[in-house]
Amino acid sequence: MDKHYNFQEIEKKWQQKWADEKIYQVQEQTDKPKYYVLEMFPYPSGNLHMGHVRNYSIGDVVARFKHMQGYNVLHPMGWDSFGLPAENAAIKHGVFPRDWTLSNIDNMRSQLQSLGLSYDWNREVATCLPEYYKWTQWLFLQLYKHGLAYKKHAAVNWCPSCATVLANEQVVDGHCERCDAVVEKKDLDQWFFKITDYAQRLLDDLTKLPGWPEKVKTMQHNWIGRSEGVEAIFKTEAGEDLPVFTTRVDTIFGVTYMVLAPEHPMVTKLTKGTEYEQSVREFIRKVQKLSNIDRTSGNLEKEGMFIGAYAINPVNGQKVPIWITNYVLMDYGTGAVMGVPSHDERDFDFAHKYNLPIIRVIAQDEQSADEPLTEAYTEIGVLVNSGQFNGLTNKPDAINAIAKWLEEKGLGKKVINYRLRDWLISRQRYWGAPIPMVYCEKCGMQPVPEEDLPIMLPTDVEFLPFGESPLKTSPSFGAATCPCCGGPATREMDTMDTFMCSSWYYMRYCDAHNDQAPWDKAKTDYWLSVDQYIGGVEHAILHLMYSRFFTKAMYDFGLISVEEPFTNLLTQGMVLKDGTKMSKSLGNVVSPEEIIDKYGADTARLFILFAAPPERDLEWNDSAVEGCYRFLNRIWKLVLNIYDRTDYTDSELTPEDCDLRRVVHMTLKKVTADISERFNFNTAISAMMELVNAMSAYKGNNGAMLKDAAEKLLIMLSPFAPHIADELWQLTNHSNTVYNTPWPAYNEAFLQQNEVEIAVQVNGKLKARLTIPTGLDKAAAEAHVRALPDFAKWLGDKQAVKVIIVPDKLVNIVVK
RNA sequence: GCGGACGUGGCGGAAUUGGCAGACGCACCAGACUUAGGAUCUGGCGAGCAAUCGUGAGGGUUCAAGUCCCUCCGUCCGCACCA
Repeated sequence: MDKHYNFQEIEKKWQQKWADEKIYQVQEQTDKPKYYVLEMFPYPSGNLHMGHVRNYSIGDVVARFKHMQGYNVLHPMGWDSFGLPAENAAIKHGVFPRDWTLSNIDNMRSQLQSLGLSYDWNREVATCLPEYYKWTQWLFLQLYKHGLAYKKHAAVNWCPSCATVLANEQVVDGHCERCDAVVEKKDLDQWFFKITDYAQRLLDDLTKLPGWPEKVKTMQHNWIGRSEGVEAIFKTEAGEDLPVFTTRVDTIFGVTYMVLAPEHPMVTKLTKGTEYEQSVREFIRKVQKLSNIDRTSGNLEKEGMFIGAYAINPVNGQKVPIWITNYVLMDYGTGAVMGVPSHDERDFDFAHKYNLPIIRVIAQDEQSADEPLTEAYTEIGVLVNSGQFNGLTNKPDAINAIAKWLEEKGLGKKVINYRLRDWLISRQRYWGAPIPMVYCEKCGMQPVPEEDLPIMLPTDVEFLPFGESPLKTSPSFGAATCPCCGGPATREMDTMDTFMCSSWYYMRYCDAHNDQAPWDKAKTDYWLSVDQYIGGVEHAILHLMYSRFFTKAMYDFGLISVEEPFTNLLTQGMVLKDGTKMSKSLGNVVSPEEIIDKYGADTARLFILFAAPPERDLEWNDSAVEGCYRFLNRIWKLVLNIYDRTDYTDSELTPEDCDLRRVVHMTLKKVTADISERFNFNTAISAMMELVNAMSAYKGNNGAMLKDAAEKLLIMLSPFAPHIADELWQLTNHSNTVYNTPWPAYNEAFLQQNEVEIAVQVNGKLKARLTIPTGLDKAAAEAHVRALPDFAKWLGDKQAVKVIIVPDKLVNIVVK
């Protein structure tokens, strides 16, 4: 027998065996509770990084543990495999996106397999394959049929250097994420999903997610940005409606000007043919130029100009000048804002700069109505200079009263605004799922019939660095037949945002090879929701919000039976080196392959789980990795020695035997709790280290006791380091794999000790430690302490006025 | 500016319900074994000669505070003219 811990051989052997015996494949089973563990699937960049290793190691511990606890565990893996990098590789190196992507997948799959993860590879999906994107397109059609997908003209982010459209999330502070060029706006016809229809439900249902981190829920809450207010209809002098949205309708008598977003359609209308036309046009051009970076940055100097027109205030008929500014956004509210300098800080600054009048309409009391303001008054107060509403408390009385009055007169209404915008899903790219729509000259826009799916990506395309979708270079793709009249039609040339593909993959895993439907409802009914989802916090809003929206829409269509996709969410921290994120440019990247080659997957997994709790950032440390390697080597030798020894004399249990047994069961208790209740794998591992220390230090001679300890150690170790656990399991005369061994329960009776060490304190300061029999009552414990030789010394000339006793923990003498 | 998280030895971290601060590991030191040690094993390891002092700083509550309350400082993250 080779007694050396040859991890390379062992890991290869067991990975092969697990795959051959298909031990990780699962079916629906009614006699067991199900448990769905999912880690966010990766983009197949070609190489695994430490962040992946961390993500998947965490998931694997949970999956293996739950399986051993008797759950029917679904633990799948796949590839988020559409996306821009494949297209860039095509432009740069002339490789076809599909070939590039599939070879990356092959490479990353074998890297993942070298980690020994318990995936059911039979359910593997790749979003870029027609078997998958057929159903992405089918789901698009369902959304379209239910009125949740629509097309409109919109301004999108355009990177002139990459010559392509960028998703919002690829724009960082107004710059292109990849090349750092300043992103421009470009007007294009775009497809949107009406996620705003679900704004309220997405917000409300956050309260139904106690298993999500508060941080993520707060971020989504802010992103949705619910705001209750009033839409008040101002009018132009010509009598046209000019509605504004305000949360402060109580200040409407203080309006001294109105501001429009430069893009507001009324601006050109109101200035056409006037002396202002030219200068307004220049102002708009200037604002739009810096709109991307500065307009949303917060430090922007407020600028504006009068456009020569006036608006009529609905509450008092007053005529106020209309301005345009760089700080009003077209896509929030109505793109028009009432200016109340007396009670809004921004308006106050603006009015100051341009000498606009300031009228106070809220004051601490009615007597101070005309006190001059040196800054905007934003506190609670009573209304003044507000006609019939004078004297009302502004919030909520005046707001309600004025809203009601406006509503009765048909001059406004209460509305709820959301910051959340509809989800722009079209991309002028090749490597995505084609949007299944055609355009007929006679019948207009038509959805592709479901039986014609998938609309396949053509291969006769050219990848040129010009920005137009490569799909447009395909001679075969564009021509289609109108499903309505049978006449000639052209295809939609845009593809879908890859976030669409990742919004439903967790449903597809339930029935990955179904070619009749995206999934069989009976199967999603069995598996969904995902019980534990694990991934990076960078998806806190985008992917996680889109998936929630998708789940709700699918629920409404009757396709699934759950309204939330992920019951519990764990957001793992980053893997750092030298205090910063690993990156090629900093040269501080540690490659998983390198570590696996040098120490093995078990060591890599163990280190990454031991170095920090999962939610926190983790600092990579080469010598701490060696420490984990040493730990596995110690176990290797310890366990084999236990089984090699022949000099055992199994007799009555000695106190030493009981001590060891106690440590075993304490460890079992702690490891079980740390995995299932807290996901604190670091403390679970340190508990196992303590057990190994105790086993090494054990001087007794009870073979049964030691073998039981070794057995339980291997079981507990197996979710963390499955290869070495299985190898030792086999070498110690066990059949099968630890994976199919039930997780043992600890025995409460074995945790009992005869004696405990308690703390002896005087006024809360530790004076001594004392060993006494367990379970002593308070009086007896106190007697032990009073009998201590130093007791009189601690008291000095003072009196013991009180004794606090925490049984089996401490005795605290309060002296005065 | 607003919101959130965090701050503990030389380092990563532990202390789960207010009850012995520093578990476990790394690094370091000493010893054993050894031709050798960057292997392995054993022991030590917050500061201080000590009494004592020690969880970012200051205050408070309590018999008792890393943990609860108040004020402040620092680091990180998210949002940032949202009317």
